[in-house]
Amino acid sequence: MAGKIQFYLLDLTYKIISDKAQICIFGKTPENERVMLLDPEFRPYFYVIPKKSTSAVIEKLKNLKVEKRDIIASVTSTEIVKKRYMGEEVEAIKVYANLPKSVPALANEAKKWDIVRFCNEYDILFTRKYLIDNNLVPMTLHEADAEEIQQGFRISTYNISGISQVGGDYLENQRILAFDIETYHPGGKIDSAKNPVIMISFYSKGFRKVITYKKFRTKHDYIEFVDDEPHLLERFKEIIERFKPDIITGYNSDSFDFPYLRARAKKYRIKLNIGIDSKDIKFGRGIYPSAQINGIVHIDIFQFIRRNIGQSLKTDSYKLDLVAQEILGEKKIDVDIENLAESWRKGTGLEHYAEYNLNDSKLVYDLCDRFMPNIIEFTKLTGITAFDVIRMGFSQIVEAYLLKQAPKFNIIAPNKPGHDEIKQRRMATYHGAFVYQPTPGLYKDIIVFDFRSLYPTIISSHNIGPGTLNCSCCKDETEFAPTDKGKYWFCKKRKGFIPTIIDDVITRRMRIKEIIKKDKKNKDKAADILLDARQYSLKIMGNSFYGYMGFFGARWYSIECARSITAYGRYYITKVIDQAKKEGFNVIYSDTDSIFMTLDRKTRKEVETFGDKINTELPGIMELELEGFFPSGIFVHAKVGPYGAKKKYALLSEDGKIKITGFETVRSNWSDIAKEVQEEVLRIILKENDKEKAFQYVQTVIKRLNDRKVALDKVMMHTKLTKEIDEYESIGPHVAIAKKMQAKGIDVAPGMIIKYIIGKGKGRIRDRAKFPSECEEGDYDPEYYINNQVIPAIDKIFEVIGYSKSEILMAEDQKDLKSFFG
DNA sequence: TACGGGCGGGG
DNA sequence: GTGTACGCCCGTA
Repeated sequence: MAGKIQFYLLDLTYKIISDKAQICIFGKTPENERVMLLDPEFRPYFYVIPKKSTSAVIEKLKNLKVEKRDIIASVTSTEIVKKRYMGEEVEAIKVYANLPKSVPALANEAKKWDIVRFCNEYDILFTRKYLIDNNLVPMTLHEADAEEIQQGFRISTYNISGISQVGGDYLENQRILAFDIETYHPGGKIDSAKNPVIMISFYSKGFRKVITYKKFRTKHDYIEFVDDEPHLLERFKEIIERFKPDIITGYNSDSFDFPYLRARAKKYRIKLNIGIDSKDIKFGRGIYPSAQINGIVHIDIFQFIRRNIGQSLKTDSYKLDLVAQEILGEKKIDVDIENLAESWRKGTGLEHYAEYNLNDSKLVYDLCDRFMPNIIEFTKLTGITAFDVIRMGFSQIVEAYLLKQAPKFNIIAPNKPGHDEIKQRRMATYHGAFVYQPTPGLYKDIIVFDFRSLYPTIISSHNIGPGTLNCSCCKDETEFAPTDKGKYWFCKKRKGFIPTIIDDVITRRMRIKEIIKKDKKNKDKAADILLDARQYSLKIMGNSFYGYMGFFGARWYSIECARSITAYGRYYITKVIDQAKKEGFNVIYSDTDSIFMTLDRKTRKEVETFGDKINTELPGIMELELEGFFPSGIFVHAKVGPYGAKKKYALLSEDGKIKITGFETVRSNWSDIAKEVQEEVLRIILKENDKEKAFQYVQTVIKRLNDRKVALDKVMMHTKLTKEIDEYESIGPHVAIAKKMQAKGIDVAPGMIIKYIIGKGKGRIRDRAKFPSECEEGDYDPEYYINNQVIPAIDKIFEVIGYSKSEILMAEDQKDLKSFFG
């Protein structure tokens, strides 16, 4: 039956059917039917820009054949096109290839020819090209001519042609299914080869379920018992198949839940074929693993939060507990996960773990639900799938957006840099942001101002981009960017590609913010959330262009542009600082786009008036914003690097929270004593405003360490083994301990956390690492814990309130002397 | 100083 | 899958 079909485009891939690539779209109709759509018309291609003779290049291309593994790459046809490339008009050849895989093979060959100037767009994925060229937007409604076919898949399949987006309707009320697994992990060992999955929970709107296979009495009707682990896995599949989610979500499910389930399923020869086309889960390899399911969008919400939301969060750890607390105001259920293995063995207390397991899924569901508008906005902006967009960093998101926009400007995209190019780019440095060094110390009543979107507004108003840089038509212009290195100017006659794009991003965001302001009266909450997500996505996008142009991996890389942007930034911020000083404000610190001043005898009203005055003087859309008031803060000397100084300060906000910026975070593999001291020192200094007390506190800790009165628990180090002992080339302290354990006949394996204590003695740390059970209380090296743990955690703080590292250490000696003589 | 290794999230 | 990749810090050699 031929006719039109409408569907929301969730995801896509391609299949090779009778030696031809066919785009395969997974969609959902407005009637909630899941469908698969095959588009055989789209052909793989790339561009060749000839040096002189186009026809000569075409002749040579026609005969080009390259053998690559199992295929023979060949050119099927060519087409001459007029395009723009890096601000220049060019005549290019659009080269069509027999298969997607052929494209890089052919391009790499043609690149070597003398008569060829450039080869481009051979490294943009086939499916992504399809989305770009057809102007499609995942998660939104599309229409195509369709004919149903029998393909043997378990869902309705159609051959389609003439696909196009229909309006901006996006998939609302998505069926989101959150899940979470619990595993057996004796001794804290995560080992998917040995230890079973023991519980799986699901959560969605109106749906709760925990499956496990050790029976216990329970009041909860959502708990379901199966016979054993294989049945647990089968039930896991069954629930997903029955629920028919559009989106499946987990927390770190790319790296933990799905890989773990895969390992367990493999053991029992169970296929995890939960794709709507009955295909197995696809596991992406590499530094960031991923799990992809055909037709179900897998959102690892941890990935999205870490990459795209992280910057705006106060927490610097992305543990589910902390993230949920900050975003949802909810905590995880308090259980000791270390005891789960024992509970499981004994079969006691499992109901509580089931509640915990379900609650984790609920938190994950709520997080996914909360960020769905943002995710959808990012997909709409970039036109890439939700699966991809949540796994991308900012620069990749910017690039995706530029790649989508480029054809509309008839632009051929620059290539990704190769290894040598990256090496060179990494070496290039440039002068970063302006930093007004604070006088180290404690301050009261701090006011913080910052420029809203400083760099984007600079890019827009000065027309900065690789395509407008040092154009020949404006050679005689006198306005140069205020850089201290190189002479750069930007075209005054023609608006560039990147400035046009960023202008669009900024004005769209301003329009949305205006609507939000007006809507405040209507109190349409749902609409507000969407609008807010939209403006946030645009903000993130806009702010990322500068970093993108300075990023070594960028296609539209331009260090000259990055240099010019920071130069203008320095120019504007110093202007504001001068103005503030003129008005009698005490400026204590400034970095990039923010200015810190103290209130002193001024009133808050005067502060606001100052902000307003500056804003009337700023050009165009540039704006200075009052970030807030802070009762106290401590500032640390900042080291100036190529990208500007790092912010290093801790502020006490009006609601009593301490916000730490830029201090070396005390990491989880540090001892508790170091963490404890850092927190306490900041608390005393900021809340009690008592430097001496903080100093004395550290003295007490050092003394307690020296007197060996600190509990072993607090000096315990823990490091995870990540591979087999024999595979280690260099022997760190944890490896040394693991070797000793092995010698004692204790089973050690990757994933195990090795606990050790640094004992007294000379020589390498690793030779002094001790097995905790060998140690009695006080059996540790005070020197190591003072010098390598406590001092590094707090020396930066004390440095700025007037105590040097040696003073902290000396004082203890003197006291000893005093007590000795006294 | 260069380089190998661990961490992050998950249990 | 038009693949092969993060950024930072610590300790050892």
